[in-house]
Amino acid sequence: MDTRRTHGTGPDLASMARLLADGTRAGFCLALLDGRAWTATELARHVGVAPSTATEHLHALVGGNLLAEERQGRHRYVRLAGPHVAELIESLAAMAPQRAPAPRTLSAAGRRQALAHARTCYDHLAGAVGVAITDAMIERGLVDLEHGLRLTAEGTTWLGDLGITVPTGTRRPSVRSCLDWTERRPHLAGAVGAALCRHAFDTDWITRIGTTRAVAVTPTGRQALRHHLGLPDDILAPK
Amino acid sequence: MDTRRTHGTGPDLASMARLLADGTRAGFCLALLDGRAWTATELARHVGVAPSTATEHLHALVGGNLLAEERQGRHRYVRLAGPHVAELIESLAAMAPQRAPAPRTLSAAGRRQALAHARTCYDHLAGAVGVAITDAMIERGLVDLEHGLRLTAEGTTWLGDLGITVPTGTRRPSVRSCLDWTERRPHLAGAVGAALCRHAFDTDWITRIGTTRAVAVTPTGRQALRHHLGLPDDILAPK
DNA sequence: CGGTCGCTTCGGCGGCGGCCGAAGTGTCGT
DNA sequence: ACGACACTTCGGCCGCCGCCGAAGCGACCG
Repeated sequence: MDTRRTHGTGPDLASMARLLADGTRAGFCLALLDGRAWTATELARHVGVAPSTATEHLHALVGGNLLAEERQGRHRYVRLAGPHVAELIESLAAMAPQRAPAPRTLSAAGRRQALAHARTCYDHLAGAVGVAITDAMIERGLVDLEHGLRLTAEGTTWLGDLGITVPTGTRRPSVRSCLDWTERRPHLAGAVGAALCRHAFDTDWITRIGTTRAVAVTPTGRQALRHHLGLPDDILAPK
Repeated sequence: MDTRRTHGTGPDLASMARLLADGTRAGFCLALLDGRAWTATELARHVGVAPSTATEHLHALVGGNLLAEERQGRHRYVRLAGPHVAELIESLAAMAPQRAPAPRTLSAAGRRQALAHARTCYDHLAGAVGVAITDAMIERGLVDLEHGLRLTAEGTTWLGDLGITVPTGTRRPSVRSCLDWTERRPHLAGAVGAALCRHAFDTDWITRIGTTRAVAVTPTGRQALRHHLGLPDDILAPK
């Protein structure tokens, strides 16, 4: 190997970046941003490569500790190795140029619109709805961004009223700002963002649209979000 | 271009990652992490490529908005395009494997040791000293990490006593955690981290060692850090 | 006003790496 | 036990991209 040029010391930045520098591997990671585990062939079909090609890419990604794998019978499930990977991909995506939209078909345009409206971003909510929730929480003093985003005392009790206890003492920051790549505005992530999203699924405020990252706000959810955060219905309606 | 495979929508993650996926470009970025502006030939010499090669790489990095350039006479100065780029590179470096240390020469080993001890990381302090300062600030209640890292009221007045006013209302988080790649532990970054580092240079607590990222704590600095943060001398001594 | 220096452009070379298809291994159903 | 299926390995092809040296351009210096 050419060790002459890669002089001396420091982290091997390039080898890590190279893992994301391929369209196919990047497509895998973007898909896995939904926080769920995918099988190898699902990913292969999703980006349109042969299964053998997918295997090689997954080897690289798992070997680089970007993905975690779990074998079940004849299936190989992979998911992002952790929140830190999701955050890395998000910050990379936030400063990447948007790709040519080119939604040729009607269904593709609709799919894109559904994603822009409300979707999961790893383990929390994003899209217009995610941003609106965050804005409302700031406006009501549940979080503030005076010195970086943080949860206020009011926010803690507000979450408690919903039955969400704030995890404390963990290494993961309880609240973190995540830059949305459709809205280009920050929204609530971190442990609290994840807990809130989980709660929204559990209490049927939102449901997944098919098997995609897109979610829909249910009538129950509309009422709850109006009641708890004063969100107007027109933001929550899917069109 | 092959637009068949790069289906549809979303950010072009791969094109952004590709900018950092080359050893030479990564070397440029790691060098620029010192926060200063370098000329094209300085960078070329630093990583050991021909000037013409450096030109091409710089074109790519500037075009991708990772670097900002400034022309002065026959010189082309480049620097990181902003804190967000530094943060991206840091988070990438934090999860990248350490490269084979292989410090063949004595001077290389010494250089590495100096970097591990105290250095600038874009615009704030890192290394053992940077981590120690952060730890002491946490211990003294100047910052807390209850719900993410944040500055306390005591911290604000402490900074005020040093003559540092906390920038407020800016988009940049005033305090942020940055993961050190030698210590593998978080240390103080963000606007406050930058202001503190600047203050340390201005009041001669620290000085640069030659033209590298490494810094040395002066006798003045040792006394000040003992007085203000209770840091013991043995942490601050360079060996 | 010539010489030097920093940077740029261009052509050509070489290697790395992503792609596939064919063949092999293990697991699950029937 | 047998086929179907998910995944893996291997060989070979091809295109991209990073590298350099030669030559050109503009800025600075005597």
